[in-house]
Amino acid sequence: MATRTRGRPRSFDRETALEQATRAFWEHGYEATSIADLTAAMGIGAPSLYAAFGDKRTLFEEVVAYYIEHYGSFIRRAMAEEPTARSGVHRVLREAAVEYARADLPTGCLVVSAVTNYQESAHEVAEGLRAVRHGNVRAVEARVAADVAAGVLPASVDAGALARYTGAVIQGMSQQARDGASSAELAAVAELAMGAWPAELTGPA
Amino acid sequence: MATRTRGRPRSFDRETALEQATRAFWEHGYEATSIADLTAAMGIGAPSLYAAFGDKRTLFEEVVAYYIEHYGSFIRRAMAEEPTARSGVHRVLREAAVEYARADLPTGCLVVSAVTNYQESAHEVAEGLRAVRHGNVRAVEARVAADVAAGVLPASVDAGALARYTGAVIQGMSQQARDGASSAELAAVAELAMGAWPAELTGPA
DNA sequence: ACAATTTCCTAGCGGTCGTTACAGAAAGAA
DNA sequence: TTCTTTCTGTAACGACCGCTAGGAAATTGT
Repeated sequence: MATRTRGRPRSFDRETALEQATRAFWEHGYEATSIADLTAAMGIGAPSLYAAFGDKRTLFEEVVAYYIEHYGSFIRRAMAEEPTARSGVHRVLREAAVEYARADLPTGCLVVSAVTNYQESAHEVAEGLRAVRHGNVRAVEARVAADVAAGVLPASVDAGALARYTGAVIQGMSQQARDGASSAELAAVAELAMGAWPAELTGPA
Repeated sequence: MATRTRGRPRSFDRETALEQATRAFWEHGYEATSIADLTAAMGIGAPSLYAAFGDKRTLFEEVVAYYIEHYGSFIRRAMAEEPTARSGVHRVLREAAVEYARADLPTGCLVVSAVTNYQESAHEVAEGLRAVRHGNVRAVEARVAADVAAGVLPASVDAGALARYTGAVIQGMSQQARDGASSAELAAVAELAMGAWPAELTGPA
């Protein structure tokens, strides 16, 4: 590995540049972040950007993957490590309250807010993020349905509605963060939101 | 009134044009709606638009007022007509489920979604909408605090947190609507969301 | 040293942005 | 009619958009 290639070596670290691009898109969204904004944030010229990342849309898709991997991983981890849908979602909301209002990073969630308004040319980019959000809701729905089937949650629970409610709360927390809400305020929202969740059946001892 | 003025009469109805502009901004947001989009939607030329409404930002501010008056009035009405904070918010959420997913209008709420991402030049426009959202949350907070003071809601209720939670749910419902959720799906979210609200104290009858 | 290869910088492409100057058209006032 | 006033359509302004051609610079292979 790391075989030296021929030709002039790249003068910047690709992953560092990707990280800077992620923060730019995260803060201002897809359309409002221009190539000039990106080259300034990444510290490289436009031709270098296009050579290393392709066009703006391709770069953004890579940014989304990078964001999910590096900044959205707490969701996957919480759902994987917690035993039930309820405890998993509870932890996701608690951690989102912290992550969405960190002082050293852009606020809110890139997947939620980066492509809310767009022109026709960005339609497919918007659909991509929509698909990610939809997939997250469906994943929660599957976890809820599994708990219902296992008798952990009452049979009266509507898994789809509960999952969509959870998605709406996360999107709302993201926008509250972008509107300036603190981590403490978001944590209070998260705890309140869990009040809508049905209690788990402790089982027949 | 209706005194005929001198000069060539306007060839379009100002309020109709404002309605069309409202729908354009509602659907695509502030930045993604170009003057060309507006003139096409309004059926007038650019100079007529500028003469009748001022620049893009001024037009948008008038659109926001028009939207609140004509499409956001259900919120004010519900809070004014319902006796308690809880019943008022419950009705707002129920009606929002219908209003945010109407087939004959753009989905979601203009105040929530029209200026989520923006460039520096639109900073003040974004602040304007933020102020509207903040004012709505504060209004709910005041209603909750009043009910706590009147003994309708338990003293343990955090009025600020409950109001912010309600705002987050509305913003989440708006974005769910923009992601394609139906009125029925939003109504289910609304009912679930009310599960987080404390029950009212029926009083020592 | 010299060729081959890859990246970097400058400069500019065509297109769209918000906005406006200008001249012609349509009304009331004299 | 003629003047004044206001609106309308054409056409264009400078600025920025995403993107790229072309040549200089920096490295490896021979």
